[in-house]
Amino acid sequence: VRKYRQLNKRITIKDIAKELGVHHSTVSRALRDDPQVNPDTKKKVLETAEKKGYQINMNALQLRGNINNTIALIVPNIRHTFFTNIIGNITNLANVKGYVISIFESNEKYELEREIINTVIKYNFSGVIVSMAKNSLNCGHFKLLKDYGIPLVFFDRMCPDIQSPRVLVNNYESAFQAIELLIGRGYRRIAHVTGPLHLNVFQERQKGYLEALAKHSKQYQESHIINKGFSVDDGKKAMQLFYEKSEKPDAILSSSSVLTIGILLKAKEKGLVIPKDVALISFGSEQITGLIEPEITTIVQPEDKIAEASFNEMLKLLNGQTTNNEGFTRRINTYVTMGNSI
Amino acid sequence: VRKYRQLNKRITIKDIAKELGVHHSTVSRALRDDPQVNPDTKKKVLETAEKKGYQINMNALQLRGNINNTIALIVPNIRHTFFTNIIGNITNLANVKGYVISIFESNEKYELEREIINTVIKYNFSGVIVSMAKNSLNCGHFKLLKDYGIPLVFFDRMCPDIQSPRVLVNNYESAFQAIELLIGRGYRRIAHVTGPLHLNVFQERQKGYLEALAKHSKQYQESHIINKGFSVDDGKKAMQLFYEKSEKPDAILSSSSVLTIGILLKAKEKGLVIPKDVALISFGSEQITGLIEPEITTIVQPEDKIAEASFNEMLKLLNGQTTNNEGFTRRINTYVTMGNSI
DNA sequence: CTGTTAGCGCTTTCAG
DNA sequence: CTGAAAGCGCTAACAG
Repeated sequence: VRKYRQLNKRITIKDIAKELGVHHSTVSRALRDDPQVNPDTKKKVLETAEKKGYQINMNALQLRGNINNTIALIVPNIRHTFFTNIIGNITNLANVKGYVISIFESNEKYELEREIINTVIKYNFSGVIVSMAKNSLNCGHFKLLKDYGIPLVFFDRMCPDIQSPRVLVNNYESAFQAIELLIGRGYRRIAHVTGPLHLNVFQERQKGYLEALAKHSKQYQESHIINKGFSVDDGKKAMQLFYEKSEKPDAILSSSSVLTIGILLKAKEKGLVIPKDVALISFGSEQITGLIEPEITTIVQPEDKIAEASFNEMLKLLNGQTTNNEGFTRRINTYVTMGNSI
Repeated sequence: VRKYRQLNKRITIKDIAKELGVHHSTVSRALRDDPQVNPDTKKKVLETAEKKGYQINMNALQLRGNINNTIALIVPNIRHTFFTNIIGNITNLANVKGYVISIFESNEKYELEREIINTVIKYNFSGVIVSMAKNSLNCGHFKLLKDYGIPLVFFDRMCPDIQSPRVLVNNYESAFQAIELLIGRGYRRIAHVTGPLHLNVFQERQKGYLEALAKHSKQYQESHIINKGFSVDDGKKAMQLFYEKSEKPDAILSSSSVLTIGILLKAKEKGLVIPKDVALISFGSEQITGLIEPEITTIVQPEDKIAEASFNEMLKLLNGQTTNNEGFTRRINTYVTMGNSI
């Protein structure tokens, strides 16, 4: 473990105490506006603190057992628009309430996620908001968090065997309704491009897809389930595969906005016109309308609401209004922005 | 100051010591792989620590004066693609090297930025990477950081009176060359939409714009300088204003990608065809080519390189390879991606 | 109203 | 090789 570079000495309550000829406990009291302190003393202490640029040392506080205001936010992929927006929204909410957010990226890896959890414990973070890594089939590291009594909230992707608040979108209904929307518009051969089914988001969407097809007695059923990452290239490949089959889809539901980009690029490459040759509806974020061609009909996951709900659940845990042992789920509704892609 | 919710007791070296019947200082040594410790003892300690899920308490370490691995990253606006990408890149680099990044948003406000600096000091962050808020004309809070000996690196937007490493793009040359590019293509009335000139980025770009015009003896010179935020609406307004003048521009340089969106939307609203009616070149990020219509010719600020350079400068400061008193500037070169907007 | 004391968890002398 | 003791900055209980 390295030592400090030579820091200019930190100003402590003892420095202030010495300057004023009082005891440092008096300074401590004055700074915390203890009513017992003589107003004159208090005034002098505050002035001196201000003059010297005193800042309390949170490490000392924390060591004594006072809680801090730091929350760890763990996301699988920091570049993904969805997570970027979540980060932005949560950071804002937190900063306003005086909380400090640290961002960690698991890179979809179990090992990294476990390491991050260890770091979180080492640094005494007050709480953890997490969207689980794709490769985290084992959830033991989250149990460790609970051993240390650190509040935990899942959003979007959750671990089914951990009892903690979960903020999820209504994946099943959203997919179901999207398929019905396509069927209503006359599409008959609807395909689904999606991620691995061990993740709740994709499982629920796939279920919605299948059950909507079943309800309307549709025979055609073609899911391309991507297990290893969800890259633009994976979207391209899925599209390629669909078009190598004898029966080609006339509409596609994409469960990831990154995959959608691949689908669009491959469609362009193949000279397919959307929605004439193939329709497309995609899970994703609100777009800047009017600039992207074609405008994609999007099942919007409202990141602001997800962020707010997640942060609020965390606040409740931190304030002891709920306990960490409640495994309830809050569902955030999606909405559809109509483009010209279906 | 609130107290802990009832935490499950944290495992400490004393717990391990008690279980093994040794002194906690021995445990401490064993955990740090001190060669003086008896291999048997060491083995037992490590096993017990593992079994109990021991994690070191960084607060205790920090209180003793050991440095931690936390870096604060302060950005003016977390939703801006540029900053989002910087955040992503720096977080990645940091996580790999075992550093923890906390994100703060100043919301372009001086007061908030000052508050953040105070928080950074309170929490003993090891370093600060910052892009300055628009409203921070006063730089006293950054001086406070130096009083506390906390390493500071500026990127993109810097405070001229603070001597710290700065990572900036070659704004002047980029703007200059963009204008020459437009002139080379035959454009004669080139306008500039930009932000407040007290920020180095916009000042340098405006200088490049003006000097390129002067070099080629162009009379037309129309800058719309936006002082209060750089919203989509501001971009629209700028466009509106240009088109209310008698002499309308035939090309525009936009110094912000957000403004560019406004410009595009207003152009669409007015039925202006790009680049036939007006050409457009914009500072911004790498786009997903092939999907946005028209594809904007973009002066790309390579966020990955900026992030890497900033983080590396921070590492150097943390490792004492440079001192915080060197106010040198590292310039990162932009490059142009050709679209069909000029 | 203020000072004294102890202790949070850890490392680091200094003694054995 | 290991234990004892001190101390990082702060607060809280206790004693004046």
